[in-house]
Amino acid sequence: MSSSITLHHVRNLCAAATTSASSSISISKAKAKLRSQFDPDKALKIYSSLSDHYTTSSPASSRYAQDLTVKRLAKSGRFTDIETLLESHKNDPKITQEPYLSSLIRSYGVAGMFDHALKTFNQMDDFGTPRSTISFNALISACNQSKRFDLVPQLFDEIPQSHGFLPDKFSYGILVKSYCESNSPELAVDTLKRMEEKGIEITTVTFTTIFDCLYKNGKSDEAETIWNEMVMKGCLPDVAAYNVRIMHTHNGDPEIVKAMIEEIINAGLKPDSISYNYLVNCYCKIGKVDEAMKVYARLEEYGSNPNAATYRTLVYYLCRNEEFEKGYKVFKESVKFHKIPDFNTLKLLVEGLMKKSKKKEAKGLCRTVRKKFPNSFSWRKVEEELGLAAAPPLASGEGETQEASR
DNA sequence: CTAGGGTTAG
Repeated sequence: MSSSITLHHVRNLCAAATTSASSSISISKAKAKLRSQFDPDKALKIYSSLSDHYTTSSPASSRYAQDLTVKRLAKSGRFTDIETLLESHKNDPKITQEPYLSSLIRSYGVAGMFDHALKTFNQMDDFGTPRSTISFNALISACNQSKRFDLVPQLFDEIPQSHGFLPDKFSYGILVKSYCESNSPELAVDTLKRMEEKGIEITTVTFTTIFDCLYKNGKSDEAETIWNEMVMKGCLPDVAAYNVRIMHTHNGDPEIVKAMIEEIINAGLKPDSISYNYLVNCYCKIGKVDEAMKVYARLEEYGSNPNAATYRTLVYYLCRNEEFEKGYKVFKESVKFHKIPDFNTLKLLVEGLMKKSKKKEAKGLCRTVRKKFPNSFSWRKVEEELGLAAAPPLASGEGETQEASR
């Protein structure tokens, strides 16, 4: 392995971030850990322990792990660390492979660091990396991610022409998205005509981008026109397309959501957790938490899984209903699947449990939550106010050691 | 080997 300065820096960064030596772990394990790890230092540690497997594991997985790590770092404003991490990858021999380099461009986009994305794109000549739509699409996608929507049409006109390749259906999809994001649905619709003229396939994804944008801009009739156009062209809606339609048309009525879920099933597709969450949400909001719980109980039978939002919604409304024991049961399930609700919902639950003298349950909850917010003084305060502060007060790094050992 | 849908309470 190369021992360049930048790699060395990354290693130091990782070492400083951890209390124990990092060990190699599998990519699927790393992904699961990264999803639930909101501490950027720990995310970096997990990611670095997996870098050794970068070559042997699937590129899609490592890209996902890289994006998650970068997202965590970006959220904490650690842009220098992102730069160190991503720049170190430029010493990899794979940098001459366009997909590998493109993943760096994409990651800079995820971090909102468009200037670095562009710099990386321009460095391709130095690295001797061949150019095609792959890196171009990564670049304009990074543009969208960094909210530089105006730049996309400009780059779209300049880059393919000057480098001698043609934009593909993905490039056009990203262009359409940029128009939608700058609230110019009419320019997005115009692009469809342009695509037809050039014989570029208009996919379900592109249609979905547009009618979502039309709905968001209050143009429901036009959105439905685009939906019909999509179907007429034999371009079949998928679950994501249906979910967009559910989102903009349910109007708080669970019966509408149910009907559309039926429609998805009748179309031979399987509704996903997003589809069912609309149903759970609608029931909760009109005060029918028991109906929401019935949907939750049958999710497995439907071939779907609850996600973090499902748990949060259910626990929140069960608490509002003063059904704290049921809330605790749902909370336990959320723990089992590493999808525990947010701070405020947990606070509501633990306070309710104490109000109902369910001290054992309250303590159990605290044990778990301390692991999620190991150094949170606000959670400690919640525990203290309820007389549940079992652990000794946080001394020099003690909380973190405890957390890491579990 | 890329682009689209939600993060839902107050």
